[in-house]
Amino acid sequence: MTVRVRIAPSPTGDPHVGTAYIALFNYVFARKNGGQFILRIEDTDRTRSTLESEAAILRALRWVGLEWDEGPDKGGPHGPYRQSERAEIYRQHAQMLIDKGAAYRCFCTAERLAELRKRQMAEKKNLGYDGLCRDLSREESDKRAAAGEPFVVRLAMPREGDTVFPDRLRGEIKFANAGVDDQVLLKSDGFPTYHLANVVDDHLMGITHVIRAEEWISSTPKHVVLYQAFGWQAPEFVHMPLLRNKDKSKISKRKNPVSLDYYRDAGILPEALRNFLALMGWSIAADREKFTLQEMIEAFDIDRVSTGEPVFDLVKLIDLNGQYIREMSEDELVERLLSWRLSKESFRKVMPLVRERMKTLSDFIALGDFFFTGDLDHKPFAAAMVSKGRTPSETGKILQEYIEKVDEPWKEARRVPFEDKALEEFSRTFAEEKGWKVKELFMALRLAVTGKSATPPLFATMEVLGRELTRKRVRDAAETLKALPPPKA
RNA sequence: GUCCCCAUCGUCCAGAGGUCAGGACGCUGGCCUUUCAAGCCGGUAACAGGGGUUCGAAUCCCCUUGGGGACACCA
Repeated sequence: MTVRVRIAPSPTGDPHVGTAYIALFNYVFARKNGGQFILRIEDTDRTRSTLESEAAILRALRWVGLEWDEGPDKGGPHGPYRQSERAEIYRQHAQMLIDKGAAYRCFCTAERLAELRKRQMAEKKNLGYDGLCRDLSREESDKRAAAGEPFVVRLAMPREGDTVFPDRLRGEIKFANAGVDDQVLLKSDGFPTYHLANVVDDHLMGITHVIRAEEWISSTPKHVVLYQAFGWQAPEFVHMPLLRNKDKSKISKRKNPVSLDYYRDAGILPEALRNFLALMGWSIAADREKFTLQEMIEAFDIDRVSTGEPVFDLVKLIDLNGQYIREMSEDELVERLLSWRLSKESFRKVMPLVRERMKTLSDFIALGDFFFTGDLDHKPFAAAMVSKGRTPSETGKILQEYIEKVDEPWKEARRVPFEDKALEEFSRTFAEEKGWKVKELFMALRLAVTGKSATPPLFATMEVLGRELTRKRVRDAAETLKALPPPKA
């Protein structure tokens, strides 16, 4: 049987470094074994999935150099590769499960479930569905469904016994069935949840090895029970360790730049990022850490992946990146710089912003240097970000809140578009809501983003700089401010 | 809280019963150098604790502790 693996991102946000991490190991495993690497888009959450996000993920995965053999944009023998286009398949499979008695319709309202949950919390009981609709007769269930009453389909999890499955890296993992919830498989909008879609697709697409993050271990028994109910052979499971923040918690936007676009914009080379990601759980040799993708494929052994809890450390990534830069040819470096941000297109974007302030051509660089740098060191001018009457810590707090809000749903349930006018409108409203003078907030922001107090118009600048670099700079500024001693009274 | 996973320098990774516990980043001392990097040489620093098993445990087993993840009509 030929090895087939997949990466199955959900297009609900920025292309995540964790996606690249898991994709890398899947890719290498496939190549090592002469198998296929499939890209499948898990967009069954219709309220959060967007095409923009999907496109960004595809672009970013290609940027790190992990090309897939089958996927939504290039097709393949097992398509479609976008789950939203496979809704009918899942519906049929849910029906099969109902017919086999392995799943049942649940007519409980959101209100009842909320109340149930509240009661369980109050009584400190285990959370989970109480199985009310599980005992409905088939006749009644059919009748209510036919009458148009909304329902979901739930997995009828066995109530006794254990579900045991082998994990390639961890050995046998055992769960008592009694502790596993009757998971929703098909939502009331007719779309499947991850659990159903993932099992059905992995089977239909001939996936032999599921290499995914550790966070999925606790829902694996549900998947195993589904494979059994369908009478299918389950794939082999390989749960990779989770990337961590410095404090060992699961890597997150709040504590780490998590978007692949950040790394690209900050000047990290894709081969260095790949290499670094590979180091998170695998090594080519005891005394060696720099290697190419090809070398990794040749030497890779999935059983030698470590199960520790790797902390994603920017400092080491940057060092590795420097090694790559120093070792490439001069011509190659020039090409890289040109295709990075020293391009005609990016000069074209920056130029209108600095042109009015230019008196000589050489002013271009002096006036716009911050468009071409990565992170900023805010310490030297941190005090300047603090307006009269404000404290460093409250300035830090407002900046942090600001940059977090920029990423949250705003108008039309979308986050603030990273575009001049939208940013300005949002920012003015934000300042007003927080009781800050526009001037106070904008100057703090200006210094945070550019490191200067005299710059081109702020929001146009942010637009050109881009969301990722801007977010990191504002966040770093906030950190610096918070670490500042309070002003003497 | 319940269930599950994990545990070697501050961080990443070596170590597959017998090693002075190794490499890298960081930090640090020195050399080189007009400076800063880079480079080179050196230093710092770890087997969480307790029980077993064994002639012998970082390596195997158990317990404790610690950390993490999951407990949605999100993935």
